[in-house]
Amino acid sequence: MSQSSSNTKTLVLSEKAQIFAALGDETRLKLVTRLADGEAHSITQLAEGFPLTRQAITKHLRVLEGVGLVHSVKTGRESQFQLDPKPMDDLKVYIAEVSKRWDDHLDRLKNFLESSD
Amino acid sequence: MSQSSSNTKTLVLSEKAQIFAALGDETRLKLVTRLADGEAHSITQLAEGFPLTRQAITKHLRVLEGVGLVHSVKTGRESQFQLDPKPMDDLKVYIAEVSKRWDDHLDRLKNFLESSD
DNA sequence: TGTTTATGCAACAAGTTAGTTGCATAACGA
DNA sequence: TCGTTATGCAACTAACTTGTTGCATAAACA
Repeated sequence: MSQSSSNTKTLVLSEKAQIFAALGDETRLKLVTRLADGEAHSITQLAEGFPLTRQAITKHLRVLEGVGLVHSVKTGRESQFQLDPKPMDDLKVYIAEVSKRWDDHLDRLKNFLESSD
Repeated sequence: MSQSSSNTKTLVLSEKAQIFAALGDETRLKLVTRLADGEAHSITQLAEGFPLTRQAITKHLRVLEGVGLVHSVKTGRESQFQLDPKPMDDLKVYIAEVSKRWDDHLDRLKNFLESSD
């Protein structure tokens, strides 16, 4: 099984960068925030309140879909989008790892300073 | 005190998007990962191992610096860069909020299904 | 069936990003 | 002081991103 096709293994760095990049746009971050209610929303619904065309919102949704942050189900003539929180959890794990290494560094520094008293 | 100058208040969405965007590049994510050791590194040190020029790495470091993910201290002729984990913690908080709302949705769904047994 | 509503697709423009090269400056060290 | 090392600044290019408009399609519905 390849790393990228697994749902449990650690993502490679480039995949994490893509998820970060997908969230690195204010419009997309607002869409994610709105979809965090857990409900499915149509494109027209999601586009309401943005000073952008429906097509622009569609493009943003496709970017989010591309990294697995949302998925869409077509019901009749509507595309219902829903959040998939898994990629955000992967980012949380990455951030936690970086924070841990940083904290370990602070501990080493603290021990060094205490041992030289 | 304005929201953006505070060190404790919640960031506005556009600031979060900028931090996500800063991490949304594989080269910058590698730099952050390398700097997670807590040590300060010069630009030349950080550029080693990348198939890029020193100037390209410098630009990436300035992007990270722009959102507060790193800071540099000039010692002699060297610029020493060091990680600042605070912005990543802000992202962790954002992700946790989205996850919580998502979990609340699942709970409501579960309760609804159980009540209709 | 004819109209309205929801979406998809494609082409285009403008702005941003990521990278390069060339040159300048300034600190180290023999 | 002179050569080497570390960095900064500016101009330029290529590619990508973000947004638009116009048109096509397909479902809902009176």
